[in-house]
Amino acid sequence: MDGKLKDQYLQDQLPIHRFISYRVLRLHSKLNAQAARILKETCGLSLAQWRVVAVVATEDGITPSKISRFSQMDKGQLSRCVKALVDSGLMVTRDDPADQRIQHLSLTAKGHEIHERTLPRMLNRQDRLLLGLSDVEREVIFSAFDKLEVIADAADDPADE
Amino acid sequence: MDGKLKDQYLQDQLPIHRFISYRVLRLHSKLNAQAARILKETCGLSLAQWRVVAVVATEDGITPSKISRFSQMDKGQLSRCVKALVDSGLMVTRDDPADQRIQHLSLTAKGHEIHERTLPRMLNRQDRLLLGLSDVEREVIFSAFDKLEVIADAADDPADE
DNA sequence: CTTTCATTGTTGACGGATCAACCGAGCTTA
DNA sequence: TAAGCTCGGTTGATCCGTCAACAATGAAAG
Repeated sequence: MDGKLKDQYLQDQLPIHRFISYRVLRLHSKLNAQAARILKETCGLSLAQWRVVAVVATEDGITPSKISRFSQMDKGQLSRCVKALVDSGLMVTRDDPADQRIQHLSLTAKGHEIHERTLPRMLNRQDRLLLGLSDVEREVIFSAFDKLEVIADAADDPADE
Repeated sequence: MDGKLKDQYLQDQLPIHRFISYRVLRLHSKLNAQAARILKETCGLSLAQWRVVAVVATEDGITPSKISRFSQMDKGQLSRCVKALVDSGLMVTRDDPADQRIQHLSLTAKGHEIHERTLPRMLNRQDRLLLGLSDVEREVIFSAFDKLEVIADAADDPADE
């Protein structure tokens, strides 16, 4: 008789609730919102900007194209991230002596400071997420992600069998 | 010595690769792109529009607010989806006799036709995703999603301990 | 040397998601 | 009935991610 409760049953029974891509979408938007909340409080960076900072912090001198290649971030998005980070004084670009197309990225002192201040909170969050899972879930989830990514990248077979 | 290969090692070793939210982001964008590809070929709907069609097909007469409540879709996004679907003749709205705020949604004949044409391809895709996983992975992944969603919704503890 | 092609990074355009302000309708309480 | 509240839905602003076009540079092939 309760409307809200009935909606809950509905949620569990609707076929959509077992759709992987729907569940991934929901999880993604929640994780995203949580990370954005933390970053806003801590350093004011967007999630994409934070990822660039984190990568450059562990691989000093890396180039945007390498970041784009292994992290599958969009070139354009990356370019804008770098621009914003340089403008706010967290990052500097250094030209390559041998190839004028290439930029090498490094954090400034301010960039390192912000990275070191922010990383613990992000690791803490990561730990909370992982500790919330059982051992099996923690083991399995990454391999499942790998497999799903491969399938999602594969061509969609046009025939229905 | 090979640049591409070295990038691959880099990908696996960087800490970011084990970050859950990063992996969910990547998986999400791939699943999204795949679904958008299929929908574009099949019926020209956006993913959000397709979800609304799928829900209304199984729950005729459902209202936007109910959809929003259980699927956690944004009210505004839903309103625009419904408008687009009505404009293209796939859906009709029916007023509630007792409460003039409420709209009940139903598919038109054309809407049902498109739903029945599209659903098999989407289910096929879903099957391919699930069959790519091992039994354990398939069992575990949904419970892991549930737990992660709860943690992501929880307040972020401000203290670093 | 010159032509052609691949790579690096920048930019503009577009669609999608999110947030907040808002309106109209119903309910509640005095 | 009037005041204040909640609820359903619409709209606009803004941000983010994606895609395509482009300029500049370098490498390869003739």
